[in-house]
Amino acid sequence: MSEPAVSEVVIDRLPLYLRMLQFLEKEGKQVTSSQELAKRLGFSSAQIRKDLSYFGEFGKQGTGYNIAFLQKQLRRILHVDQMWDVALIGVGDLGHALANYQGFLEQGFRLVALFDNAPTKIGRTIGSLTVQETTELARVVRERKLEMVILAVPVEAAQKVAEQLVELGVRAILNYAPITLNVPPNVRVYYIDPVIGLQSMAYYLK
Amino acid sequence: MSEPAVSEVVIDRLPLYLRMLQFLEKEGKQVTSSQELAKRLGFSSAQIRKDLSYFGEFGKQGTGYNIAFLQKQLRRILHVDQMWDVALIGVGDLGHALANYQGFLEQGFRLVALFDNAPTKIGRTIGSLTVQETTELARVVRERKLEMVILAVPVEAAQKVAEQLVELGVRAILNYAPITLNVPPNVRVYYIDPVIGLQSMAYYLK
DNA sequence: TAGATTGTTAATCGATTAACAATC
DNA sequence: TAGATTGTTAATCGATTAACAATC
Repeated sequence: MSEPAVSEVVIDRLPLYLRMLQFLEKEGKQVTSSQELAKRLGFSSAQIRKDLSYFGEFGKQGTGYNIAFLQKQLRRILHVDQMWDVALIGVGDLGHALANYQGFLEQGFRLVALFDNAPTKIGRTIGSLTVQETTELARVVRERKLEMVILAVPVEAAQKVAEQLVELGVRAILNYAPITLNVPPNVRVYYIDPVIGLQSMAYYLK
Repeated sequence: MSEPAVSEVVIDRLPLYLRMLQFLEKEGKQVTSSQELAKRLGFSSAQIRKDLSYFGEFGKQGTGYNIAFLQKQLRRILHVDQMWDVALIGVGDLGHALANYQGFLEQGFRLVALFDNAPTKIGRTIGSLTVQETTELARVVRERKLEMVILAVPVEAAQKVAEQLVELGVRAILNYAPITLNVPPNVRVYYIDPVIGLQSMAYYLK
């Protein structure tokens, strides 16, 4: 019962649907519709129905979607109905903030190891985790079979570390360093760069 | 001499081109080609030439693009050939990291004001800036005519603050809160949410 | 000149939307 | 039943790419 091949733009919207469902649930709603989701998310209702239809029939004509049920389905589809262990590499200001962020755990991701190569940081504790030397990285990734890593190292180090991660079999990198990483196509990279965002918005100003 | 209407997907790639040009320049290169950029960025060379062609003719047949010149053109197109003043709202761990980030200034964005409503944070200094009460927000945004804001407040507060910003005439919001903001279409929002990234990558694992 | 690479056109490919039968 | 909303099809819209004349 494997899922069909669905385009990346569709997959990228599913987490937004999931997040909105959680939001509506907190508002006390039990049922929603493609129209409501569309209005709240700024999409068209047809797009939402079509996106969902790639994976099954989750609604009822006339009434819409049961929020709890659709959440469950989306979690299953996205593989976040399980807990993913994640390593965080680079514990500067940003890494520190990420290490303290509670939102990961609630959404299916557990930070299980922190790494940095600065002697002043190694051994320090953030939350329940102790910062380890990057020389320990290979051992930990292998032992814990980590497949996802958050990269928050300085830009000069990012490509090198990424190569090491690829070597170790890591398959998904959440990259905060402002650089396009060169990795094989079977390794996914999601880029987070505030400057890119500000620059593309600046185009529309003036 | 106003620019033509160009699709958003094109605009979103321009900052990546700019960043890669800076990178190549640091490597000591003076000239590049659509092929080289394509290979490094993972796009097709045709796409890069087409994207640039919406704005002018910046290359030379046979030789390619002068890196310094193309950078200059891209900065002009994106309106980052000037310095944009930006306010940062919310100085928790993440806001603190952003306030200390040097990358903004290098790329055309200057943080000029920090806001938070927690009494323990107000008055504290980060870099050269002092954290102000959010009651000061309206005055500062108006006085300095701020059009761009970075939002790093807790998710519960984000929509309310966004509405205030819209009211004040802010036209671009870099939003770190994990929520789809409801703002008028003339206000741009760029979303940064690590969980969304991890969830969409998780789909491809297993 | 020979080789390389641009800018652009036309074709292809893919994503979005309008519309509606099915049905709750 | 009447009203509402789904799931899906076909049409539309838009983005990407292949190919090549122009030309450095």
